[in-house]
Amino acid sequence: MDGRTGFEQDRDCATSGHGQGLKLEPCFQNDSLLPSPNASLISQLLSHTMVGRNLDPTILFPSSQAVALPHDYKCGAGPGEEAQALAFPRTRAPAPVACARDGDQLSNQHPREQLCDQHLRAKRARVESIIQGMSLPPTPQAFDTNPEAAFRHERGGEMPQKSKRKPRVPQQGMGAAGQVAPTGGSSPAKGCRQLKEQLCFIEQQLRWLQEKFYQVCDSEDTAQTQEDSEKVQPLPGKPEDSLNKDSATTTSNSHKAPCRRSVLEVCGLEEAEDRGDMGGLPLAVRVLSQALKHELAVVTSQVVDSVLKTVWPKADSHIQKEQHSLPMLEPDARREYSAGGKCRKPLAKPSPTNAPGSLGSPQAEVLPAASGKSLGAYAGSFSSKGVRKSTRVPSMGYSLGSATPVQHSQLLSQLLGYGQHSLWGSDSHESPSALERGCPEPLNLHWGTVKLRSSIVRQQQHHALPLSPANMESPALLPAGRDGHSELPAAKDRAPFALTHMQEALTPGHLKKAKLMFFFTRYPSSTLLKTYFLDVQFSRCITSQLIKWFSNFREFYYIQVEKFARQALLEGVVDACTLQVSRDSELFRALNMHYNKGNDFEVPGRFLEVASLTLQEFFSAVRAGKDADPSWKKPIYKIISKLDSDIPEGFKAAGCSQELLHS
DNA sequence: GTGCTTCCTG
DNA sequence: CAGGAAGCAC
Repeated sequence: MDGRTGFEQDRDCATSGHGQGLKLEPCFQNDSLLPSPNASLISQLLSHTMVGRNLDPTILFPSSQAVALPHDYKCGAGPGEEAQALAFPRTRAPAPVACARDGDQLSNQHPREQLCDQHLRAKRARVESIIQGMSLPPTPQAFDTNPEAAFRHERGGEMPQKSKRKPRVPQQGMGAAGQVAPTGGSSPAKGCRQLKEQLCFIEQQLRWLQEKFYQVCDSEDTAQTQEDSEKVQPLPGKPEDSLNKDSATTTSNSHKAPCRRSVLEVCGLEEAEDRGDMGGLPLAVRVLSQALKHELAVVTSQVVDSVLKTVWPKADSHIQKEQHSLPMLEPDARREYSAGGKCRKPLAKPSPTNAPGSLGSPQAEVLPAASGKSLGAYAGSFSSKGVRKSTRVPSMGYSLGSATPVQHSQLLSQLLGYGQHSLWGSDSHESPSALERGCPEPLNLHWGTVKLRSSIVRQQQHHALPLSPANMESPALLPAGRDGHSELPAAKDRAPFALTHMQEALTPGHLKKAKLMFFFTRYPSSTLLKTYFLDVQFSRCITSQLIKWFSNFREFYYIQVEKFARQALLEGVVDACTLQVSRDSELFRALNMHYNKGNDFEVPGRFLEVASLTLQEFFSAVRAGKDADPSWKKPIYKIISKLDSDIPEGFKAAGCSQELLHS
């Protein structure tokens, strides 16, 4: 796993109670040194087998965890106690018993058989605990036992800190949670990698179980000798030491190699048993081994399924189809998605796989965007911000809750086709005028494919004449947007462009208008925006989107200016004042291409001045080495924020957005 | 708490 | 360009 994922997960876990911190999933407050509860279960099981055995519990743990223990580790009190508490938190309580140097007293106080029976019962209980733990769904912490994750977490300071923000308080708890958590960025490849890692981890656990099981067997055989001699085994620093080196001195070493091999195959206890290796074990142990084998096999299968389900929803849906189980999405979930979509502007481009022609399965038709972003992401996002409105029907056809699946498909086909041929895509090579001259073939093809739309739609399509951007932008394009009343199309007939009524969603025209406004103002207030987008029904969502647009504009702007400032520095420019942005300069062309793609708007000279000043400020700051400061841009931002100028009144005109698309 | 902003990511 | 996280100011 890359470090970034872990870091991001850590960050998620470390909110300072602000905003989304409330929705945090389990964020263990115990520190990063602690293995997960699952690891503790294993440790409990394994450490319990050590009662009275005088064996070092460290051998029960993968090397990376055992590293946390000092080499002079001593059971109970002593310098190693702290390390022990950290490495084996869940065994802290039983540790005094398990590690007691005078544990032999137990053997002395009780008959051997009774002690053995207690051990077996305890082991059974622990194995059940393991199985329960492994049966849990692959929640983040469920696989946090990954030794590498634990170790990586210990080295939190080495995590790449790409963030330029203030150093955060070291995050703790989640560890490698991101390895399994169904993050939005999950891809099949990533999911497969996670699955592979988890299988490796399971295999490792099996290996450990096997090792310890046979160690117990060996101990059973040799317990008498060990107890008689009362010799303390040397405490190895690593489990491998105890297993590979120390075992060479034990009496049972000769049996281990074949047994391990068999266990790695299928928990190999049965095979070992058949060979008589376990002949000396009590019946309970054999029963335990059988139960363990069975449960581990089942759990492994469950884990595979659950992981696939988590990281590969499509695969899961196929599995579920095959199994005739419940549909992937509950109706409520669908409504959630639909309502959430309200706040999404109709500019979003569909992923290629969501093209109308590729909508194969019913699920895909109903939820075309689900493949791009998980449903959970939508639901969580919108519900957490409280902007979800289930009753209001948005204008741009995103309210699909009341439509039939066929209607969903039709409306989405419209939206998808609309988005695909949006003029404002960054990779679009078509100028508005090119679109205006005639109907681009793709558009015609698209509209031709949408044949099953309602009569309302057909009527509107009929009146939506040249498929010009203005028509595309008009709410008339998406008739079902309102509430499907029959008088609506008639109204549209009279006023095809519907300039007079408020739109509930931002359109490409609004986006272009905002971009042009950026030439005048870089930091518009929400109040100002409301006065210049009079044809928009403002809501918190709309406002946020507009503000976000300008934030994105600024981001691009500053990145470009900084790039050219650094370039000028490299080119040997000495005097910052010589840096002037003209209409011929590369910087201007880059900016103009972004905000005024069709070059159909004359950029105000004031913007050139602002850009020049910005360039000079960046140049001076970089030259002075201020960019070493994480917040070195803030002073520049402050300067530029004061250079906003008035926006021409023409931008307030109703229909301005539409007209801009014609220009 | 909310709004606005930057930073980061996809 | 959108979404989210986080910081900051009110």
